[in-house]
Amino acid sequence: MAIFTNSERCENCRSRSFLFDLISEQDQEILDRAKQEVSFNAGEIIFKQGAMLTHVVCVTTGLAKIYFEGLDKKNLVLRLVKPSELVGGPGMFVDQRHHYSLGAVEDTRVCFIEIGLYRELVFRNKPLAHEVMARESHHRIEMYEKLVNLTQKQMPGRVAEALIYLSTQVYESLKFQCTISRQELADLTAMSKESAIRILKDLKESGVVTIDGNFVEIIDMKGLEDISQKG
Amino acid sequence: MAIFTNSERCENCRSRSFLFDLISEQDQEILDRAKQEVSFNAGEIIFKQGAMLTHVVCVTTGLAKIYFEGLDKKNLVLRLVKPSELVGGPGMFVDQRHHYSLGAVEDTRVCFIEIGLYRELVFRNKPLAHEVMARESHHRIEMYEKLVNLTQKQMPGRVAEALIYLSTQVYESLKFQCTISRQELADLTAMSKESAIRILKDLKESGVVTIDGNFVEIIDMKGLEDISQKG
DNA sequence: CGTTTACATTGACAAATATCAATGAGCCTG
DNA sequence: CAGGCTCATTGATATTTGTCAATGTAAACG
Repeated sequence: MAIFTNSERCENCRSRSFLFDLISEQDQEILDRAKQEVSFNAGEIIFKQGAMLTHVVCVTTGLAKIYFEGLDKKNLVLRLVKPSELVGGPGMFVDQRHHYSLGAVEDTRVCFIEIGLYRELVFRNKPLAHEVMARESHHRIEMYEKLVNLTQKQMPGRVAEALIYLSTQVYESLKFQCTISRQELADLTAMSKESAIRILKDLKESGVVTIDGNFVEIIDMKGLEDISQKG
Repeated sequence: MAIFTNSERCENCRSRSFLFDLISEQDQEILDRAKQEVSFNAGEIIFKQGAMLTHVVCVTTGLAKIYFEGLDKKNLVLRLVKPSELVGGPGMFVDQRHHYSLGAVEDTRVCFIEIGLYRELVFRNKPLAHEVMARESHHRIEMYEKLVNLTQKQMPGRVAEALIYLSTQVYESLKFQCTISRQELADLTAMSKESAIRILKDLKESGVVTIDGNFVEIIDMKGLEDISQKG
């Protein structure tokens, strides 16, 4: 975990957050100087549930997971985070603590932004405030849908749903290398690792996907959607 | 469903929202004139998932449930809403639609506040904006915990959890008349009605609670918490 | 009163899912 | 290259949970 302070200027960064484009030029300068870029190896924790919330984080390369640590060391993956996405945390306005953990799935770089600065940016720049609100709300809606998926669908529907999520939202291709482990897929769909593996096999045998190790290709998206819908 | 426009002045209303106390006197006047109080019978829908989000709602008497309509007409109760609580909806900043339904559990009165006015109030009054953010965040945190409860705990843990919730957050007493039906308890804990009933019976037989129809008394809160913790 | 209606309860059974244990496969490391 | 590591896979089994059908119960109503 090496620190690369100001390794690059935000304005040249391909993975800069939407945040950057919604603040004044003056604030852009401030942010550029204040950010701290850090790289993490796959598997490392970027911030930990329960710890003090001192920074917000923007992922610049790699892939991270937002996960909740539940009972008996079982984790629930709430969402995967791609480059240019900003991760705040609901504790920011409540108790200054993280209420979920952020972990590197692949080797990942992130920029840390100090919470006081972030808050100022939000309050000084109305377009940013609106955008933050909209994104928070959007995540909340996704959370309701996730709640229903996990509580009302059976395993095949949940795995189908997850594969569609990975394809459309994360890897953005029908054919992708699945960099999350089987355990992480299980944590994303709230089931045991063994069950996740068995369902993947079933989907493969029924011909809607091909799976070879980490390589996944969705052959029949319509069929997969049907399975996802039916629960 | 009779309308009682301005049946009472907000400043005299015992169930007025925190909102009222965080805005300027001038805005208090405006709000007082603009609000629309409506009464609903138990079982009626106050607003419906999918419908246009035109108002926010403050419950003044009774009890309401926020629920998500999922697959096969199965509902998931997200939260119960007591008098003086304000219900917005995450669609407010996204697509102007309701993403969950609000239903009257008991006979319930609510005040409707037009969304345009509400938004103005939030943007004009900074203390209110902060408070809204804090409450939203708080609900989000509760949602994560709910997600873990429902996906990682077995049924006895979930029912124990629900009874504690009802006792501490809703009816605010160790002994209460449970005005939600068995079906609604099942929708709150994501299980079938029959399972909910059986677990209640088990809890009764193991002596941690007494149950007689709708009347519930928590005898052994410690024991109930243990069951809830263990999952 | 009997009847209807909605809600609550119970038991028997089937389905879904987790757990446990064993094995395999790939990859690093001394 | 052998050993040790992690992750993936498989089969057998036990547990959890839902479904279905029947019955009970009590308030509501003509």
